[in-house]
Amino acid sequence: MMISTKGRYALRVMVDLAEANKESYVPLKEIATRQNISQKYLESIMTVLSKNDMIDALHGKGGGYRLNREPSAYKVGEILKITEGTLAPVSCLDCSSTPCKQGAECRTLPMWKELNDIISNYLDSVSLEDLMRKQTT
Amino acid sequence: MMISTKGRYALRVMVDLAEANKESYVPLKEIATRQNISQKYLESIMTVLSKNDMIDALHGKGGGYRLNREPSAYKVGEILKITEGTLAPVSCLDCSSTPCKQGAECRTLPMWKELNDIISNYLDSVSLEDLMRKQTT
DNA sequence: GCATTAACATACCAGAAAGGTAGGTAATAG
DNA sequence: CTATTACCTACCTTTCTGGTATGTTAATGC
Repeated sequence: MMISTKGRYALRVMVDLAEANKESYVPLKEIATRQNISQKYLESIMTVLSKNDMIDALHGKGGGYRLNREPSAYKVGEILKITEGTLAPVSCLDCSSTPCKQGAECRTLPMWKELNDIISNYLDSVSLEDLMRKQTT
Repeated sequence: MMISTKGRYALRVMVDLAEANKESYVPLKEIATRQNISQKYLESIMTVLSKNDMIDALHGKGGGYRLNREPSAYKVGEILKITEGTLAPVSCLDCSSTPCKQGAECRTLPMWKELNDIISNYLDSVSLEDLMRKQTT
């Protein structure tokens, strides 16, 4: 399991915001009930998104969150990388962890790298706008 | 992080066995020291591989493990699925977990399915034989 | 048939991560 | 000043990871 609820919820929320009126701020409460996510848990996710400048936040009455770009300008990979920390399928490829000392003669590393590229390329090719249309029926 | 040490070790061990003499049994001890993996931990991995008929095991002196097919007949995806349980990038796609009730109108599910297919297709396209050649240098 | 080698079985365990919950503080509108 | 809403800090429970420990069973060499 590569993607936890954090990343999945973040994506759903971003689509939710993309489908809302672009100008107005949407309070967290609304998003939480609509998406059926615990309010308190969602808070921590929104903070991360806001701090990484993915969304605008406004305090107080009439406040809430809104996108600060066009939906087409958000790539799924970007959102997931921010909320998940990394998208690497194995820790060997996670830049933040200590590199494997046997990396040079590892028989499997090249394959992991290729897998990593395939995943990244796909996720960076899908935008929020694409998700708005897509739907199983 | 989708793939844990269990799956990664399993792969490395399978390549190790593929590079050994096809006919003779290789004792766990040898593999463990060569691959720099804790003997006791490796035991649990080998048992899983053996139970799923990926390798032959032989008790007693002169015993150990060996492949029971040609290296080209092992797909990386197969080995990882057995040791990891699932390769699904999100729990929504894990057959063993309870399906999401909002699946039908989920905006992100189609994308997860596509990602899952991409990953599976790639991992099933790589064989142990391919890994024997591949190496960074 | 007995010691040695090696796989198999079972139980446990510490640390980290996942997935939250609780309570309080700061900013904004009316 | 009050209601609303985002933000901050701390904690908590359950599950997963990555093992360790202690045996038991099977095959072999002598």
